[in-house]
Amino acid sequence: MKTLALIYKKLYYHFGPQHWWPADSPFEVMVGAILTQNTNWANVEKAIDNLKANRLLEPKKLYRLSSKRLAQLIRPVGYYNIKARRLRKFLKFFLKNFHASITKISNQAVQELRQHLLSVNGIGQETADSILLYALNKPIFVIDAYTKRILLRHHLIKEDANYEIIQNLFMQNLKKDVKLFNDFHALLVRLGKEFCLKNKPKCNQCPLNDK
DNA sequence: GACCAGGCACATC
DNA sequence: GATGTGCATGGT
Repeated sequence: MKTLALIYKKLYYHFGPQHWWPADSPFEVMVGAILTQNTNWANVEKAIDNLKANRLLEPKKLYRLSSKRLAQLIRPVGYYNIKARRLRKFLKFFLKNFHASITKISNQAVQELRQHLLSVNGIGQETADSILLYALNKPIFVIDAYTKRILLRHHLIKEDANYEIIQNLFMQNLKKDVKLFNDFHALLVRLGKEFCLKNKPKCNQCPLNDK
């Protein structure tokens, strides 16, 4: 039986460390986590570059923008109107509750903070967990569409497995280690992008195959 | 031109 | 509760 630890090992030896999340600051990770919802990362980079070029990648400055102006700046990500609203909801949450302090938000107990994040409209489980793991270094495993597809193809879950079930599979069978969770999820995304494609999977070349 | 991308909320049954 | 739909750009 293929264990998760073995899968990680194979992926690590094939691809090497992934150095996620690609961002200059925890705040940039948070913004990216919302912008990347159902969107190609290359488009997110364009939007983040727009914000940086205008020196707007700061909580207060971003929050001061109108939804309309913000939407224009993040246009390349797609769903820009709804994401502008979601980003503003999150900024309000971050400013009001934590004064936009990474230290303060990090100090809240993890499960409590997770629930707190999920209460923000526009932040679902994957976005909340991405923020917890990649911005705040909390040992929470992130589940995304690639992860589910890969586990399905390798018969490690059933089609109807929900987010919680898949997340528990990782968290109950691996050491709760931030570095491990970080790199493992990034490796799964890498595998998904290159081999475990939706309609044209390259299963014959998949690094998880034996030999 | 169709399909896909590091989801989420909401309507409707 | 589960199933369907809108949101939208940019690359392959």
